[in-house]
Amino acid sequence: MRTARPTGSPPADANAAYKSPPRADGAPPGRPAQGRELRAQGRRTLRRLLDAGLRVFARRGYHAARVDDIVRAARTSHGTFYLYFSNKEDLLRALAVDCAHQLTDLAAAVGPIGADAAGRRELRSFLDRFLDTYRRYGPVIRAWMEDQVGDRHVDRLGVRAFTAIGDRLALRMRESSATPPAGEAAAVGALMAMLERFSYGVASGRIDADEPTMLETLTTVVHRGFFGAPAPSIAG
Amino acid sequence: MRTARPTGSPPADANAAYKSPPRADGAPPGRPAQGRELRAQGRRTLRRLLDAGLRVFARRGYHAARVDDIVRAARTSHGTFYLYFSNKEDLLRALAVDCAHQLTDLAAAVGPIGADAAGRRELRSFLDRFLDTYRRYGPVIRAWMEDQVGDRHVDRLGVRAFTAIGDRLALRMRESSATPPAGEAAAVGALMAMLERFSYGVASGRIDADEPTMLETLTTVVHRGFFGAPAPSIAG
Amino acid sequence: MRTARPTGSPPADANAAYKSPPRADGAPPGRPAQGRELRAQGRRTLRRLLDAGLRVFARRGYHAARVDDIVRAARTSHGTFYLYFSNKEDLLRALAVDCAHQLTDLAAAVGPIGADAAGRRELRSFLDRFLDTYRRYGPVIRAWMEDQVGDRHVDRLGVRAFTAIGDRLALRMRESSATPPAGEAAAVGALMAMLERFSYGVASGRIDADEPTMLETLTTVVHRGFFGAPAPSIAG
Amino acid sequence: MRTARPTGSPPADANAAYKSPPRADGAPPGRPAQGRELRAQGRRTLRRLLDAGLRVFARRGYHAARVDDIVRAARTSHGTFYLYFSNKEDLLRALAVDCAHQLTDLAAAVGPIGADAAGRRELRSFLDRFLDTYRRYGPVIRAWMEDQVGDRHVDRLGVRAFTAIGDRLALRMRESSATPPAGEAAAVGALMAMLERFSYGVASGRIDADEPTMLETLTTVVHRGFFGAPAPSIAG
DNA sequence: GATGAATGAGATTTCATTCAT
DNA sequence: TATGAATGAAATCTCATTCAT
Repeated sequence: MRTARPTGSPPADANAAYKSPPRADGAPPGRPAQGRELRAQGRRTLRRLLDAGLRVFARRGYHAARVDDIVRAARTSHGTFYLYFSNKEDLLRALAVDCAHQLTDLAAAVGPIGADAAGRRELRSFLDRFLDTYRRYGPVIRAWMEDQVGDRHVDRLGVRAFTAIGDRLALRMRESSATPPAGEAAAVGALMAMLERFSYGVASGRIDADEPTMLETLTTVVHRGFFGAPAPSIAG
Repeated sequence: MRTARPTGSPPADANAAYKSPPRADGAPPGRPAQGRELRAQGRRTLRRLLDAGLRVFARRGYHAARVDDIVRAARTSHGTFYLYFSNKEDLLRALAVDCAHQLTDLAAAVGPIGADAAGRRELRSFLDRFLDTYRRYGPVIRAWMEDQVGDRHVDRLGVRAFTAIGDRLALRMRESSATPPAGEAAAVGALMAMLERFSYGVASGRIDADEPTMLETLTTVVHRGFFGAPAPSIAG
Repeated sequence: MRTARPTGSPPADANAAYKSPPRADGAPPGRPAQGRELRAQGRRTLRRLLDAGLRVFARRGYHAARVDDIVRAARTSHGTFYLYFSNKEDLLRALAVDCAHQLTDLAAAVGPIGADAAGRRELRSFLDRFLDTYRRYGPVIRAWMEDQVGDRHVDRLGVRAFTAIGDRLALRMRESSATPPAGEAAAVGALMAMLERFSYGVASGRIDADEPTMLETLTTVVHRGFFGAPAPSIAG
Repeated sequence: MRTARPTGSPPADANAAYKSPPRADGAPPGRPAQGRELRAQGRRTLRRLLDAGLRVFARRGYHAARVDDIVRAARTSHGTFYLYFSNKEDLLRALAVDCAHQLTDLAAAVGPIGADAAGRRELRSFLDRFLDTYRRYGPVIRAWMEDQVGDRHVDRLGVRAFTAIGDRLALRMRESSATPPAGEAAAVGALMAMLERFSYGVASGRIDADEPTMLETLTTVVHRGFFGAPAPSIAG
């Protein structure tokens, strides 16, 4: 159940937090891999390449990853790569589409997050799933967040996915009445920033704590910071 | 009179005749600003290059930045660049040293952050200064956080600087008793993650909100999430 | 209920949050012919490059030779060169391996060189073969002798090959009892010096005499100087 | 006392052994340093540069030596270097002139070298002085012998100096009647080759033996090989 | 479908030489 | 005289992409 919003600032602006940075270019899109009907072998190769891409992007970052690395990781050849993708960015695009789906689904599934224990559970579940998604698609999300994407189309996918999540969280925050509406965009920005980079820290091994503790802590902090959960008793 | 020697194994130093000559190479090519005492003109050029580096890194990101871009931005020549730095990484190192200083100083200046209004002021002041530092040294901090740094030395500078801040904030959090000690590492990680990425969002224009609102919101969120500031009354 | 902790020294792993991520880089760029299984075409190109290298090194000398020259001589592209060798030195290394083999074989084949006519024949045959080897691998031998090699591994190959020949000749000299043992190292040094530089002179066209005369003369001089062959009768 | 030459082959060809290799270029000569009258300070700087050149050329070889190395070794600046020499080759030229003088003087001083003890003494004395000259001017001689000189003028200086010595030694060999006239050019070539490279070996530390032994051995070998000194008695 | 080989545009780096003070 | 600073031509090296089999 959603309570009426006290003030009237337009929620349409909430996603301003995830807009792409001012850019000025325009890369041409790719060519192959589109209309091709793949047989079993082809599908296997495609999968190998996608997985390899994810692994190599994770290790080196999208920009620094060389097609050669990917091809080697997939145990195939340069020629084959360009049979499936028109270029490196095209591979990123394919991964980005998957990732965007996941994130959009995730967004849609976020239920109300009240200041109480039930809200906490909902939040925790969301964070857990976000972390899982990051563990797989981290490199793509990083590419979006670190602004490594040249292609407009790919970039837009990211903006849209993050807007979906951001809008949803904004809605939940609004319901919890914890943040003044004026700061909504900033709050959403801060929350998404923490989510993304914290996940990166965890996925990359920079932040190492045992999984449950880490998740508990994150949940607590977010719950208190953004959703009005009460601070520990002063005696605490 | 010489007696004939049996044709046995060759004397150990017969081959002394063909040993490689003793090398005495000296410094390998690439001798940057270190030993050189700079005069006014040199200092000016050095500064131009450092500033240009910061600007170009900010615009393109460290990895994608070309020495050529930097040189053009500094209105000097390729040759000149290599007179002051042995390569792009060396320039980053120079900037990193400065940045590390700033951050370390910043860390030292963080006073106690209680859950009350005084604590909030202290926190806000810290965040404000952090944002300022980020506005200048963002590219360096990004390079650290996005793990774009190959050089061990530079990397370590970053780790140290962030450890300094993180430790200090951990101390302040402990004083405020808001987070359970078990989750301290994770909490610090989350806080730093948010700080860095939020600052990036602001500095890059991804997050746009007017400065005061943005700062207020960030302060509120952090104060509540990490330092035990009370949630707004349910009446909101 | 949590008791307040005194604000003491920070726990040892608070900074665990900021450690650099574990790197797993793999092979640095520059992966030449080693691991690659070459097919017919590849082997042909490799051969073309090796031959071109030998030719260009011969013409210009190792140090002054440009990769560009070699590539042009092999009628291929820059990129292709670096597909087979990681740099000029790597090409030299490949040639050096071949050359070292030749020289070692040559060394092993040197039979006893007495002061008599049979010894002279043996010596002449050795010199002839050495000259032949020099005609092909001269540039490599020069690079060794003129100390143009930076790479330790390549250098060692040369030292070893020359030691092999030097030791063998030392043995033959000892058998002939023509030189006092104390001077053996110096004698071997002198002989190798003459061999190498004379061959260079011949191969480069600096010394021009018809082949048989030249070989006869060299044989005579070495036979008398190092292996006890009698001087011409005073009537000469 | 010189005996009449038995056969009639033209001595004019003897120097064919030291001709420059077939070349096809034409470098422009230098500019400054010619007409300048130097005061005490200038003379000192000039000397420092010449000495530094010799040292650096010795360490790195002429080709690989950078003006920067020389300038640093001379504790002066780039600007100053070009005040005294029009370019690197010009410095080599200056050194070459000195060296050529030394060698020409040395050549003129070579007395008759018979097969007897007196001849041996003369030979030894010559070799000793040659080695001394090499110790100082080795880099220049190397540059000549290793064909590193681009400038025609400098090259010619070397050819002339070596021809002087070669011709003189040819004359002494002819007197000793040890080598058949047909092989004279080759013999001279071989002798000069050995001299030069052996000296390089000694000066560079490749050949290390104590000075007297080394000199004795070299003398013996040359005396026997080129000047008809008798081999050791067969009983030897 | 798949592959090894080849390419060349573009980035980095070096260094002899010139310039301004 | 002397110098630090600057330059740019030339060399090295990388890597996404295309080609031929």
